[in-house]
Amino acid sequence: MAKVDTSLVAHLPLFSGVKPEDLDEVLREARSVRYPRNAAIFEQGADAQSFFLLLHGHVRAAKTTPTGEQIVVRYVAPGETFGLAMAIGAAHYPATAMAVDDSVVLIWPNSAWPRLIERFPALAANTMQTVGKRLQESHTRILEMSTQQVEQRVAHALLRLANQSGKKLDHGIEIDFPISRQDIAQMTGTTLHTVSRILSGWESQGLVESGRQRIILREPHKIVVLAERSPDGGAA
Amino acid sequence: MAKVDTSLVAHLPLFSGVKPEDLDEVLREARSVRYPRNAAIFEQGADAQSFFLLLHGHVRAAKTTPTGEQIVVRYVAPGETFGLAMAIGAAHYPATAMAVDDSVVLIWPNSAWPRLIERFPALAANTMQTVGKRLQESHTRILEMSTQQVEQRVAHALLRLANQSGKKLDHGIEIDFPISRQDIAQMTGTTLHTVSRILSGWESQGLVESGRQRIILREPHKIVVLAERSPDGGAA
DNA sequence: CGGGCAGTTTGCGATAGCGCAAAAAAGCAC
DNA sequence: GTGCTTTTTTGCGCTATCGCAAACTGCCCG
Repeated sequence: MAKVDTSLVAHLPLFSGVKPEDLDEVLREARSVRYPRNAAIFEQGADAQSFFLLLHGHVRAAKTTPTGEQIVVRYVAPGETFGLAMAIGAAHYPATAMAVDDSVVLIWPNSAWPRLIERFPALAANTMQTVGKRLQESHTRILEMSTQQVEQRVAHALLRLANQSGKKLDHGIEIDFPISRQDIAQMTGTTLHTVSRILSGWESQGLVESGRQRIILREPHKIVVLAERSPDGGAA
Repeated sequence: MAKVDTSLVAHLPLFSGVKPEDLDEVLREARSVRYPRNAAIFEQGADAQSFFLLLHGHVRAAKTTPTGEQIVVRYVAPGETFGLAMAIGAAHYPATAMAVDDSVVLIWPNSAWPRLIERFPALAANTMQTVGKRLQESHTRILEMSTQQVEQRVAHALLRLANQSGKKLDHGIEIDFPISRQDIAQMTGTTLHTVSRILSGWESQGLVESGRQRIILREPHKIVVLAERSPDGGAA
């Protein structure tokens, strides 16, 4: 088990309010594990035995229906926690987590949680905020799915990804991990065909440049306009 | 400010782990307020100054888009908390709460929260579980909106309402508060017209009996079948 | 270097559900 | 009871989006 440099994680929201000199005490209980691209970290329905903090890479959390359809719950960016089943009182993971890129993850056993939050109450408070924020994001997503058309939802999804995991380029923003049309469809509640058509359209207008599991927003500002325009509005 | 009988709330999930004899100390900080039907309790975007526990009645939490469209986030049943903006670190209420029935609500000032959770850590843990459960429900809702057709989503919504706030009848279950077609549309991401058509259809098959803001599930079991059947399946 | 596979594009017909409009019904106020 | 408001019902055309099928492309593997 490699030792993790406290200075690398001290600034994370999870540890805000924890004194840097105490951080080692928290990290000591975790182990660091590397997952290669496409490796499963945990499966939906499995006993929740650990909780996680992503250090490097990107992780996709997805939920599967009994009939096998999937939705992407979210993409986890470095510095974010995931698999918090223990904290929210779930005995099993409600989703599947998989590394979409080579990733490094800190893993705590659930058994460490009660002790940690007793010793560092800020951890509990920070986690509460995180979960609360995710709840609000979920509600926003439901609102969008209820009131917007597919093109707007795709625009929003890409903008969020760009915001969370965008790599700035000379001209545009590239989403910094492999993501397919299918993935975007599963984030927005549509089909990969429809996503492909939309991106093709945007590409021919120069708004994006994209290829196999790769998307660059060339005109983020114009995509913002797309995302916000009302169902009928605009294109005369 | 009327005194609240501790025995009435002692069994609520919120207070699990709090000793009954300590409960009075928690309740002392709250005031009890009655809201008549259709009264607003708080508005989306307003400064979050309090958090709430519903004692009697029913409350509708709804989110509004900039363009005025609404979705119902959830219906609050007696014994449930709502308006937890403080706990999740939000400065403003992310939704509007309104009494759909004459309701009685316990109200704590946000300023009491830090003290309460310090004194009774179980409150924080219970709230975390509650928020976590709501997050999971949100994800389930997103999954349904992504993968199911409207009729199935309406079936699921009604079954949940029946489960949460159903009054058992000789033959069937009645949803125990006024709810319109529009409300159901806003819970399922469709239009009141479509909901009306669906309920009309069900009514003619004897599955439900409904009227103005009133729905009785006459054949809950058959509605379960509807909710679960695959898009194509069944009706020959 | 030649498959072969996973991911993408595109055409085309089908349709679920929307949106508008108008009428019917159910409460409620006076 | 009468009139008014709110909610519900229903008809009808429209279209955004799906679903299937097929072709295309860039890549990884051997």
